[in-house]
Amino acid sequence: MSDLLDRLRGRGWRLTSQRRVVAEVLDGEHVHLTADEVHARAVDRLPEISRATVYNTLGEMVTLGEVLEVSTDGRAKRYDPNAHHAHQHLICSGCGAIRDVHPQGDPVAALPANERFGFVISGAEITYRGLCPNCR
Amino acid sequence: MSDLLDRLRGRGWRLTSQRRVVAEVLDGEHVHLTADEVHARAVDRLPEISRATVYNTLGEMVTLGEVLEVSTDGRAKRYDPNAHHAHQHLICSGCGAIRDVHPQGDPVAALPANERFGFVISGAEITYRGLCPNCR
DNA sequence: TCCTAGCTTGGACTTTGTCTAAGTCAACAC
DNA sequence: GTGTTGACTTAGACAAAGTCCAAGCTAGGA
Repeated sequence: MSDLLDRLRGRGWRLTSQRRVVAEVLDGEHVHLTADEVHARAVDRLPEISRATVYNTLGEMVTLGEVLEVSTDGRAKRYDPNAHHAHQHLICSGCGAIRDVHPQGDPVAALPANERFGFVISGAEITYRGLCPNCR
Repeated sequence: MSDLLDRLRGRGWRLTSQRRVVAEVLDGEHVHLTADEVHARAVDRLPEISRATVYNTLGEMVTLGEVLEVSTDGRAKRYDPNAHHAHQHLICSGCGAIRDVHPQGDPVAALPANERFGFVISGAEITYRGLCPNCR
């Protein structure tokens, strides 16, 4: 995760212990934590860290494009550190497990000109839903 | 919208004035109102209708498959009465306007077997993002 | 070592949604 | 038309997720 911290520092961030801890918590593959989960894990490492700081830090990482915000169910947003590799999400309707997936083709290309209503399209997010092996 | 009311009645619903008003508010094309917006418009027609009833009625319509729930931004859910025609959504990053769109091809088919992690896929939702003609 | 802009904190506040107990009423039977 | 009953509605309390603010703290440059 030091590359994330290095990138943040390169962008002029002050490298505080709070930000370091949030970045560490978000390290890994198939990580999709809610802000509250990030806070809970951050508290394990730095007991005095506040909720507001976790929200601020996550928001800043999203603004910088280092972390993706994923809204899967209209409840809490989830934060995905895998921002530098294009991917979509597959969610289990039973237990809520989330996997990163890589469909073939470009979804934007599948939208015909006469279905664009004059919009300039910037991207597309796909959420696949199904049942995972444990929930079947 | 009387067909929606007829379908609901056919499912054993008691046809109250509150439910009638919620169904009327949801009538139309490219309708994607939040629960609060539905409530505000329902109050115009039936001043004493409560928030709880609007939430209950929308939830029941979703359960029956007559209305779709759309989570576009992690904030309030939106309710889409166009449940009987498969479609996806195109959202303006500037003003939040939402259009129903119909991309070509089947997104589920674009997900290779080795990217399914043993899940049984039931469907896919695509959210296109861009800027509408007014926001460009 | 000092300074200061930027960061963090706790708590109040907002938004969105759920729950409950008590009262109301649509639809059926007669 | 009237009575009955269980489904429906209501107001308000509550909960979850997130934002905002004033006051204090501190990383990193001078």
